[in-house]
Formats: sequence, C-alpha cells, structure tokens
Amino acid sequence: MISRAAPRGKPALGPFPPPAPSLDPPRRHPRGRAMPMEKTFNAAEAEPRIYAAWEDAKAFAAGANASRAETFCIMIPPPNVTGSLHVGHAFNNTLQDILVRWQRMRGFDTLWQPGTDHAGIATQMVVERALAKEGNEDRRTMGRERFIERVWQQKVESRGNITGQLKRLGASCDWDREAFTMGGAPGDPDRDSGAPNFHDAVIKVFVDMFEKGYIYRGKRLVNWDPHFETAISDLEVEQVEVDGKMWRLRYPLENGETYEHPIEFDEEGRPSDWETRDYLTVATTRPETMLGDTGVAVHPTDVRYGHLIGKTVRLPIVGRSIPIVADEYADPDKGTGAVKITPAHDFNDWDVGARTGLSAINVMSTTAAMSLKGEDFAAGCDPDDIARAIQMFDGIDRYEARDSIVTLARDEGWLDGIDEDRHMVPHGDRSKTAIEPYLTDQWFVDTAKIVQPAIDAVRSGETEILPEQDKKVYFNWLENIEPWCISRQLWWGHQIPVWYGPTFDENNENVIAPDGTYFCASSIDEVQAKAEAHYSKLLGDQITVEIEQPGLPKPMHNASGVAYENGTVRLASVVLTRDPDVLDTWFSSGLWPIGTLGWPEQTDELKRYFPTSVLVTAFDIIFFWVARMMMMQYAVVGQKPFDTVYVHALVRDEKGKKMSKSLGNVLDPLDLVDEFGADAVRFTLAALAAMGRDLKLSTSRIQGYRNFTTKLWNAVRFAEMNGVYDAGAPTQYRRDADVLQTANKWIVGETAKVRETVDEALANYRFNDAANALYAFVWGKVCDWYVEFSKPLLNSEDTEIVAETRATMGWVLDQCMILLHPIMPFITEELWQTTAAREKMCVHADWPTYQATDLVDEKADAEMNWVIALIDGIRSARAQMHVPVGLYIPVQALEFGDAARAAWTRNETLIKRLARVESLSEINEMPKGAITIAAEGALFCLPLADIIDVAEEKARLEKTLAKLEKELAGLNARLSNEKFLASAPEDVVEDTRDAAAVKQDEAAKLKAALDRLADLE
RNA sequence: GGGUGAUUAGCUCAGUGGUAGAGCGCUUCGUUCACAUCGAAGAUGUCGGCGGUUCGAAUCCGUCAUCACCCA
Repeated sequence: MISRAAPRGKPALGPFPPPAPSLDPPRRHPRGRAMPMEKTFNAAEAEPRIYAAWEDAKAFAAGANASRAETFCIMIPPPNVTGSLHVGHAFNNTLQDILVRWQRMRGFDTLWQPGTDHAGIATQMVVERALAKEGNEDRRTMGRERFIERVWQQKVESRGNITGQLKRLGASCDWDREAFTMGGAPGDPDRDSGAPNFHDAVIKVFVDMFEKGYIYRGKRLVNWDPHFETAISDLEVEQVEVDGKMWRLRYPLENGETYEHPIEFDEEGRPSDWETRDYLTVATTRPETMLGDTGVAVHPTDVRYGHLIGKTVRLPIVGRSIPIVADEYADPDKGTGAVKITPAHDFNDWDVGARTGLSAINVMSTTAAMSLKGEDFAAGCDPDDIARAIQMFDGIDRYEARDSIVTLARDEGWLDGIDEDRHMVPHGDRSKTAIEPYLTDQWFVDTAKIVQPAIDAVRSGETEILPEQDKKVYFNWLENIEPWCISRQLWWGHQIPVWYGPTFDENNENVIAPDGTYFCASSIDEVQAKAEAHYSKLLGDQITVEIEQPGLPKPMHNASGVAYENGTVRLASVVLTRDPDVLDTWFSSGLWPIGTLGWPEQTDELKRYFPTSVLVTAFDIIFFWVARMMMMQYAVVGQKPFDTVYVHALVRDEKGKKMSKSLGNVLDPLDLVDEFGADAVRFTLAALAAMGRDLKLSTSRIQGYRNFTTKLWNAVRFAEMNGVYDAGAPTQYRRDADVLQTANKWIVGETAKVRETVDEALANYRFNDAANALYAFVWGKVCDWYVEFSKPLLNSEDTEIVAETRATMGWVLDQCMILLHPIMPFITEELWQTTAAREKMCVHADWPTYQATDLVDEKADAEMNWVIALIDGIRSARAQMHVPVGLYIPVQALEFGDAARAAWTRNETLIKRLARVESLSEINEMPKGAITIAAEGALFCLPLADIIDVAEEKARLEKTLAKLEKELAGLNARLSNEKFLASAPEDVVEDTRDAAAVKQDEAAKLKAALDRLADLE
C-alpha cells in the first residue's frame, strides 16, 4: 500500500504521502493513514464518502464491469415520487441490490433501472394537502392548468428525496437512467432532457390497445370515490368492518295484494301462526339508496312470495311503482327474504337488475349527495311526490339523507324496525371514505382479451414466480379477471388520448349528441386528420376540425355551419373536445419494463436488457402491478417482461401489523441506518428474507449484525497489525503455492465451501442462506478459529511460515470482503481500499469461481476438525471442573494413535495456546484424580488431583456418557433393523455405521475412565 | 361464506424424509497484546393434538384445534 509507507511502530511524520497514481476507478479514497485502524467502522463518516466514490467512478452504470455477454437487468418497483422510504422499500431494494451487485461482480452486463411513479391519486392528495396547509386556493379554484403546474413543481421539489434515501441504503442503480412514469408529459420541466419519453409510450400503448379492441368505453357501475370524485379500480377498494344498523322498511303492495307471513314458530322452528300482510318488508344498511330502487327481489322458490312475483309495490316517498322479481340472490333465510334492488348503487343489485330487466336510476352526485333531478327519477311518478322528494332530499349528503329518510319512515309508519349490525363497507384505500357504486361512463381494459398469454407464460414456466405458493394467487386472480377500469377523474396523470365530436342524425343534418363520436389518436395532428376524414366522408364536404384548447373558453357548440349559396346550411367545421380524464397510475406503471428502456424506439438498451431478468416485489402488488405488467407487455410487444418474479414478504411491526402511516407504527429505515449503519440494516434484512410471509423487524437483531460488521472490521485490523498487507494487496490464491501449514490449508478449503454456498443461495434467491453462511464462516470459522490459529504462526521464528500465513490470511480476508460485498457494500469497500492499493474497487472486484473440490484438502480438514474437537473438549472439561481460566495445565496422553500423535505434533503450539496447555507427556496408566477427555484415536488426561473433585468429575463423565449412549442407542436401533439396512440408501447406512463406531469408541473410553474413578474411591 | 398460509427453545423465526438449528435473551466465568459492538463454558424443545404412509416423519397425507392474511 503506497500511502502507508511508514515502518511498523514508527508513526509517519510530515505530510501525507502522495496519493496513489490516478486510476479509473480510483484505487482508494484519499485518506492517507499511518495510524493503526480504528477499533470500529465509522459508518456515518464512511458511507457518504464511499457512495460518492462509486458514483464518481460510474460504478453502477449499465454494463459497468461487464466481462461477459450475459445481461442481468432489474427494474426497480418505482416508489411514489413524493413518497419517502419505509422499511418495505428498504427490504425490497436491499434484495435487488444484493442480486445486482453479485451479478455485476460476476461480470454480467448489469442494469438496475431506477425511477419513480407519478402515483395519480396519492400525489394529487399530497399537493392538495399542501395547498390547504399553505392557505392557498384549492384545486378547483386554481383550475386544471395551474394545478398541474403546481404538481410538477412539487415533483421537482421532491426529486432526489426518495432516491437520496435509496442511495443511503447503498442501492447501486444506474442513476443516470432515472425514469419517471410521467416523464415527457405536458408540463414536465425535464421534457427535453433526453430521458425516455414515458408519456409518449403510454399514449401509444393506449392508442394501440384501443385499435386492437382491448380498450373500450362503457357505462358501468364502478367504485366511486366521493372524496376525490373519481372512479377507482376494484383493487383500490378495501373492505372495512364497521358498526352499523340494519333498517327494515315496509313497501306497500299495490292493487290490494296480500300474503301470509309467519309470526310464531313451534319448538322445532316450524311456523305456527301467520298474519296477513299487505306490504313487503325489506332490510337495508343503506336506506338512502331506496330513492333509486327499481324492484324488490324474492327467491323463486320462496313459498311466502311465489304468487307475488310479477306484482308491484309502491316505493314510499317517490311513489314509484316497482316490480317484485324472482332472483336467487334473495336469500329466503336472511331477513324477510325480500331484498330491495337499487341497480345504480350496488354491485349485486346491478347484476340482479341485469338478469331481471330492472332499470338503473342514479340518485347521487359525484360527491355522494342525493341528486334527484334526473328524468328517469321522475318517470312514471306523481309530480307532487317528486317535487316533495326533491325539496326534502336533493343536494343533501348521503348520510344526512339516510337519517332523514329513517325519520320520515318512522313518522309515516313504514319503518318496520332497526337492528344493530356489523358489516363490511368498502372504502377508498387513499381517501378512506366509503366508496359509492356509481353508474358512469368509463374506459376499461378488456382484460379477458389479453389475460391468456399472462396465464400461459407462468403455467409453462416461461416466467417463473417464486415462491411457488404465489403462483396460486396469481392464477386465481387472472382466471377470474374483471374488466379493468382505467379512467380516473383526476387531473394529475396521463390524459386519455381521446377527443369527442358531434354525432349527427341519420340524415347527417342535425347534431343529436354534441360529443357522441370519439377519436383516439396519439397526437393532435393525427386526431385532426382522423376527424376530418370521418366528417368529410360523412357529410360529403371538406370539414375543418378544430381542437378545443386548454385555457381557452369552450366553444358554445361543437358544430358550426356556413350558409351555402342555394340557401341550405352546410357544416363547415367541428370542434373536438379532449376527454378530461386521466389514466390509472397502474396503466402506466404496467409499462415500466419497456417504457424505461425507450420503447417504442428500438433502443440498444431495449435489445440488450429486455426481457428483464427478475422482478423483486412484495406480494401485496401481485395484482396491481405484476399481473398487469405481464398482460400489458404481452399485449404490446408480445413478450414476457421478466424471466423470474421473486415475491418477498411484507415488513410488519412487532405485532405483525402491516406498517402504515395511519397506524403510526412506521419504522424509518433511515433512523436505523443512522444508528447501526446501512450494512447492518441490509444484512439484517437479508438474513430475515426467508422468514415466511411476515418479516418482523427488531432492533436487537440489527444490533447483532452491527456487531458482526465490527467483528469483520477487527479481523482485518488484526491482519493489518500483523503485517498481512505490508507487501501490498493479497494475491490470487494458487493451489500449488507453498501452503504447508494445516490451519492455512484448512481455512482455504472452508473459504471455497462458503463461496459455493453463497452462490448456490443467491442463485435461488435464498438471501438468508447466503447471509447466514457468511456470518457463520466469518465469525465462526475465520474469527473464532483461524485468527486464533494464526497467532502462533504469525509469531513464528520461521519466516516462511510467517509469509505463508500472511498470504493466506490476506487472501481469505479478501474473499470475505468480496463475498460479503453484495450484502454489506460499504464496510467491505472501505476495508478493500484501506488495506491495500487495488486494481479495481471492491464493487467491481472479480467474484471468485474456485471450487471446494479444488481447494479442500481432506486431510487438513480432518486434522483441523480433530484439533478443534480436542480444544473444545479440554475447554469444556476445564470450565465444568472450575479449572482457573488463566492456569496452564499439563496434559497426558494415555492412548495415542499415530494419526492423533501426528495431528498433535503438527498443531501443538496452537493447541497449547488455545486450550491453555503447559505440556504433553505420554503415560501408560491413568493417574489418580484426573479429568478424562476422549478424542478420536486418543485419550487425554488432565492430572489435577489438587483441583478437581472426584465426585464432580464422575458426574460430568456420567452426564456426557448418558447423552452419548442415548444417541448410540438410536443409531444401533436403526442398524439392527433389517428393513432399514435393506431400504435406506447406502450412504445413509454408511454414515450411520461410521457415527455409531465413533460414538462407540468414545463411550468405551468414558466408561473406562469412570471405572478408574470408581477405583479411586 | 370462499381461498391461502402458519403453529419448532423464553422471544423472533430458519429447517420439506435420515442423529432438532440460528439470532436475541438467560446462567457462570473472564481487564489473554483484532474485537467488551468481545471471549470461554452452559441451560432450555413429547417440532399444536390425534390418526395414517414409510425402515425412518418437524418434514408427506388425513383430521381436529388455534391464529393470521387475502377475496366476497
């Protein structure tokens, strides 16, 4: 390392040494340091510095460090542009970053595509709240143009907010390619920045899908959010259980009809008494909708009402005569068995109405106030009744109207009763207000037409969904797909590319609908051409088409005529008006994979990276996003959007509740990063990644992994203090190098094993397996054993041994940094660069490919395991027998096989050091008062007559023996079972035999020791 | 009502047919020159109940119980 020129023990004087020659990427950060490393990693200081170095080096750019042809591409699930990072994002992006960093180090041509979502309702809500808080005029007063301008302003202000937070986590996205789902839309200040024009892509898709017949306009019942005054999709509705009431209302039968209704029942529940009724009682949780009732349904087999089917009741208040219809939707066992039907305000009733031919009368406004001025409301009713109803209820909020109607019903005697009732009420997931089923014209994607390729792709394995169980969820939803309502009555979003013009009567003379004809096109020029062609052909004249301009007053009429010489008035021009609605946010995010890569241009990136490799997402947006991306990519480009969908858990709070702002249980990942460092947070999330569907985050766990970073740091610090980096960067490990020391051979083999485990785990998205394997290796093997083993070797008189051990340790620790880098990028980069001058940054270090079969030395492995078992045995015996920790004790070998003797000899210094052994001698007879330790091929005694208690040693041996014998009994039982020998695989039988033999041997030794102890007494 | 999943150490949970695991917590001991954000040693499980398949079940099947989530 060039800058650390000062010899050990002599602090450097004077200015920092000159920096390393300029490299790209820079070799190390410019902190010369002659002092030993600090005791801990200063994450707060280092993380921003390291991240800046990566960015300066363009380390995350698409294709950076690529050394092979294969590509690896992940599309980030775009967070809301005005949002902030929550733990779910942290988890989601940590997993993506691990994969991307891993593949980048492997030399794949990687792209992690970042960006944000314009999030229609959510963003509009944020801005409206901001306006209210600032005391500004509201959206309606501002008007659409100024409001949109204000939202763009908000977008610019929020820019970098969430992406900055992702950077703090270490996310290695190609930020130069940052995309936005409304990029390029009118008003975008970055419209000419050269970024992919997402807006044009979205509009083109709409037009294409419209022309293919995948998109249609229709009058349907939709979920209406009265707060935002927009339609929302089924998925944006959440059911909330609320305390409410069930009101029973009496609708009088017309024309003197009556029926017998049971009022008393015998012990077996059979009716025993009846009364004659001239009304039907219906039960409802929403009395205000009765104004729109157009029928009453009874079950076709209901004996009470059979003869009434086809008769009518008179709707109170309105006086509308409505039919009694037969439909199986009416459950004879529920309530009275008669159900009021309001097709315009209830999805079930809509279906009943469709089956039985009932009309739908809309009685509410867009804000869910009663709205009774429609012609269909008054049709067929007494004008006086209608006038009274309008006077009493028109313009009244739905809940006030409910109370008034109930009061009126009580006063007029048609309230039958009130029951307490707890039931589910649909709410808008953003507005949290009760949604209103509402009859409007909306745009729909005819999902049934495009769903099949999305199903087939997963069915055939073309696209893999992991874990397996989420496929079921995916299929279940797609196979029962409903039309997707994509129009939103919002201002913030992609405005629908449809323009309306007049429709003429059959003689092409009079306008019968001013906006009854529509044209779909991706530009004004195109729509003008289309409309001119249409009207010119229709009217047999050259027609000029004008487009209504935003901000200008709307023309009074949509068709204007000029007088011709012969006196007839012929049309000269029409004016088209654009559909004011915008598209559902998920329509545009459904195009994320192709839109971010520049489609419809056949860009280089599109060719290279599409279809993408893997989508990493939480299961809660499988429907919202994953399924729709599948459908839309197939519908638009006829290809799958990704090879694999990896679905992960939702992060929940300690009680297992979904974190949400309204519950106030949100953990801020940035607080955790501040406290523990990004690496610890990332490692924790990786380690928890497989834990079922819920992931409960606790700070004690993060703290534990923070400690792990410190452990790694100090292992490297130890190496540095012991001259491992004196000769510069560790070199490639060579199998034929002069590695003679068993401990060195052993740790090299262990390193190869963990490399295989990590690769295997990451290839299968088993992040927890990778994290746990690395944790166990670094802490349990490298730190607990190898560093300890190395101490006598590094202090050896033999310079060959010192050199070999330094080289091995340097290599092993380099491997730790590399293998840990995808999970803990900051500390590994810091260690990588501060320990030595390097060819490349850690972020671009070559991921190793060595195999355990090449690097594991079976003999060294066996020998070190023997040493470790012996040290464990001595330590355990010492601790249990209360031998003072600091006391070095003599050890005697009673039995000493050749292999054991060789193993001891080769590793004597480290056994002595770690087990605190003073000396070894060989004996022929068990001394009096000794602790016995059985090892493979040897029996050791600790002659400590002065210290130990014979009874206590006896108890210790008995306990060990009891455990051993229990295990042995199990093994022997299996081995004596002929069916086991016959049926079990050979290697299992072999393993069982070996294990039994070893335990048998150990047990025999312990028994002998116990016998000798008995002799003592 | 329909669907999906869960039930393993005090807590949070890994483990999908072959001798029950991790982290945290707990107990005892330790100022050994990488690390007290540490080290050494230790305790704790009829793997929800019952039945079945199997040489062998935490793991596969059935059933019951309890809980959670999604959809009506």
